Amino acid sequence: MTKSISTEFIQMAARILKTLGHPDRIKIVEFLEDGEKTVGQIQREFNLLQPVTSQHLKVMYDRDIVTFRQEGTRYYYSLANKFITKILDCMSEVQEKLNSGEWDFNFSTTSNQKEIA
Amino acid sequence: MTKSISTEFIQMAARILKTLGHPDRIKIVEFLEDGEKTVGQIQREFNLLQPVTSQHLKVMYDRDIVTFRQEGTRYYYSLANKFITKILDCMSEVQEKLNSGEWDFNFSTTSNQKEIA
DNA sequence: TTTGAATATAGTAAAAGTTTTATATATTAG
DNA sequence: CTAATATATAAAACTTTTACTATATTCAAA
Repeated sequence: MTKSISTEFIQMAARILKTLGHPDRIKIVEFLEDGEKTVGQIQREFNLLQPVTSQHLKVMYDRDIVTFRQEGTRYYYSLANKFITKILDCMSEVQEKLNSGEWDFNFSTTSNQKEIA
Repeated sequence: MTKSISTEFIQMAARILKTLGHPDRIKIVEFLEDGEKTVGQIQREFNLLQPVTSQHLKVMYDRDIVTFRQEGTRYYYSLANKFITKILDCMSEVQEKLNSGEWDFNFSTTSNQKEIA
């Protein structure tokens, strides 16, 4: 029997993956890898509405993906732990392999291609 | 400017992460890392209802996480691509660091601890 | 050719997540 | 004190998942 991932860890990981499973949030988190950013910076970077930005950040804060420090009226958000960094690393690694042609899985671009086909 | 992850890739990654963001599905995918398995094997391994198992597998099939081959009345499911393997690797790596005490982020176990606190 | 096993599919109600619009709070500048 | 800025919070309308329950399909075997 292989030592497998523990239940509590799976619970935690599921919450994190699920939460990161949103394009805006992946972008935000990737942006934060570069260092802490204010809500306004994030909002402008990706052309998001302010409440949308705040809400993504709140959700990610609640789920231990980001933290923040407040300075006056500004909130500086940053990555909360190294798991997130690892996932980001994992993603860029995969993208590299795809770009270089070393890997090639032809993903459906629409949400349900296989059902339709 | 750092070369960042492309939009299409982000879309794809978001779909995959979101889909993997479910405890059962993480377990299933981890189980499949060991080699192809039938629906029945998966179902029994984790004590899931049959329709639930099938549904998870269908969703993961539609989203390029697993594939299958049919043999008689049995469906053998397996991992669809190396991205999934990478993510699994990433997770076990993180869990190791947590277990060894090298890392320590105290995650909330409930879904909304921070809101309540 | 009926039966049983293995899976898939459909329908549906409840839960969770998302987006938008509106509003509140706090800090700083003047 | 007032206005402007930065951000959070709330409520409503929608959309997507999830979890069940029930039913259909397919193949194999007797």
